[in-house]
Amino acid sequence: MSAGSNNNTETTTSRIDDASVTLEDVARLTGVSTITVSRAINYPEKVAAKTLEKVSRAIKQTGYVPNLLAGGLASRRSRLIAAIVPAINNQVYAETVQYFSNSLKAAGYQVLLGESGYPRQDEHTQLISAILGRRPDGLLLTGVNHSADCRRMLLGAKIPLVETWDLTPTPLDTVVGFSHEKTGKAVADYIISKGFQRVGIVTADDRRALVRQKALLNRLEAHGITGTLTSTVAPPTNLGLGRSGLKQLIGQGFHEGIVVCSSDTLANGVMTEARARGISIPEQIAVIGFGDQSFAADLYPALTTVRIDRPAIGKRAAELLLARIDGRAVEEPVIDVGFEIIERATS
Amino acid sequence: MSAGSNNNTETTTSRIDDASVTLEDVARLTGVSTITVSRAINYPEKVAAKTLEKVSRAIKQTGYVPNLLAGGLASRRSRLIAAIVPAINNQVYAETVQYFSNSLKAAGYQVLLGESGYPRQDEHTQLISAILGRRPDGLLLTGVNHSADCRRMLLGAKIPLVETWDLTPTPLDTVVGFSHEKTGKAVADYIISKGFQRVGIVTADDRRALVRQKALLNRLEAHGITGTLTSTVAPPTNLGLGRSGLKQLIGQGFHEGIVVCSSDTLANGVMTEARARGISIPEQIAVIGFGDQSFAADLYPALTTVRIDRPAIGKRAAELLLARIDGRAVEEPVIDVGFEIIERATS
DNA sequence: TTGAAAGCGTTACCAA
DNA sequence: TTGGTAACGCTTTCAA
Repeated sequence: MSAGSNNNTETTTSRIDDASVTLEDVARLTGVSTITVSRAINYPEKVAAKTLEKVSRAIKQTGYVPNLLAGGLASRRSRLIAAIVPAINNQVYAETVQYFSNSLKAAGYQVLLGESGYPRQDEHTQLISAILGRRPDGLLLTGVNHSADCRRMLLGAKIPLVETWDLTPTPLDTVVGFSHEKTGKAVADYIISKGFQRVGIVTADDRRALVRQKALLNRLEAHGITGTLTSTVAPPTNLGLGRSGLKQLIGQGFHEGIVVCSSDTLANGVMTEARARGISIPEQIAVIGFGDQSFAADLYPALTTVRIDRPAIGKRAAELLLARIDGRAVEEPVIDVGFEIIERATS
Repeated sequence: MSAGSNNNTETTTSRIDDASVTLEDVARLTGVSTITVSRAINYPEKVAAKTLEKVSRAIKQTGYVPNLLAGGLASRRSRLIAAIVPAINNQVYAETVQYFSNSLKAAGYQVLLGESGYPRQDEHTQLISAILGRRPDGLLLTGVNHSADCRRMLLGAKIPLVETWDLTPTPLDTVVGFSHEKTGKAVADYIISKGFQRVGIVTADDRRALVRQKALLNRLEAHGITGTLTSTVAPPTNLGLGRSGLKQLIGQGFHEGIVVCSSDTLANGVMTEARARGISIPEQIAVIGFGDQSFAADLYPALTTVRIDRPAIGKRAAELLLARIDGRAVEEPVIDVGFEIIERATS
């Protein structure tokens, strides 16, 4: 191995500074039983002050680190909560996880992160299996669309579940998110109210993004706005894809109006391309993004966007899970955090 | 609980679709011993084809998911590798973790992520303790500076360690990174070679960033370039901090030359502010970033930067750990992945 | 307030 | 190729 040799000589004497210090070692050193040490750690209020102090000293002296594998096995509580997101790399999900993680840390839980990528199905059964093997006490999912196999596995685990970033009347367990269809319609209404006649779309080929764009198109057409051009790009999105998206729209004849993007990243790419071409924003081409990513406004003050309350999603998902784990009643298993169109100088 | 009731009725009959399917259930259903099922899963080549098939069927039928907590406890191998980074949110670390994680997935390991934030010491003992409690088979650290307490704990765990994003001749175990001092000097040489006379610095108040800027300043002064102005901002950095950084430099009298930034994010902020003020880039003010973040070049083609090979850091860190875990000899425990100055139209 | 004994679900070790 | 038995390090349950 590394970092020191690992020879377990069979000395039963104090193994100070040894890697495999156990509860028993601490107990022996303290002169109490193992269960007392366990209590001192997990329920200090149930142990006499004097004992507690002696135990603490022994723990410090030996450098004891409780084995959570053993603890989890014995108690059937791993104190681990898993989160499956499409990409850690994606600012938007990273932030949700961060709030989620912080809310759980306070309650003594660690988060095990799983990356699903952007596959056809929203998760891989293999990933779910690997995660469930760790026996998490709860699980956060991104999206509400799961294959039959995945549903079966998730339900079979019999642990609290929370689906996020979308909404459904029939969640696996609980859900906290918003309606993608509603955001699509709201963006359409915004466009109509501003009097735009020509609309372009640059969207990621992502299930939820496509739902938004479809709702947008339907409503636009219902209001007589037709001929909307669309450029679809493969996730994960980046600025370059936004630039090429606008290029493509322009190639198709788009030269004025408003461009709707499925993420602020794409929107920034579109604006960068527009600027490079000397197109004035928002006068000639206005742009509306999605997500309200932190960097977006600093870069292009003229970017209107759909704000999603990521802290709320993370925090409320954590709350739901914790309530379920503690066996507390959950008043409402379906939480709509809504959204908000943030208008910035689209004149 | 949720997602189905959890009443363990004491029927010893097949518990198909029950949450707590164990190796024993599968064994009973197959008509073999538990250890045979265990082998079928972990060492399929050591089991007769017929047995294997029967076991597979039983596993499928019961929806058995191996309990990795129990497995880890018994085998003393958790198949978990931990990574401690300052912030998941930071593109640069997220990417490193992604490559690290993918390299390990192939070997059957999962990554447990820990966020240290940007504290005085590079990690918290509490975080390390929580992580070591899961008994990871290896651990990735960001940076090489650890408090005495942290060093003690890390070494005490007696597991393979890899420090990253920096270099030291005396690693805790292994290290893969680059010299921040050298990058500082290299940037100074670049500036000198380009003939810049006035230099501004916008840097995060981060240990490694400060090492770079100090090396930069020393070399600049050694070459007669003095009066360098510095604006220091608190991490995590964002575009807004970059903008205010340039504002501050300008307030101090900086109006032409080159601005050195401790991250591409800051650099983009500086360039955005410059553009907003009608300052031409790179003619009036050139900018040099750090990290070579993917979005940087798309946004401002004129941004010169220091490229850090994040895939290499992630992959090689994974390789080192896997070698150590397997007991393979590691030819060189100190890996310098170097860096490269990417010049983009700084004329 | 403390302790003894019996697991938790798996794998290591040694036999057959 | 398969199995019995004894851990792994902790917590639960019941008793004192």
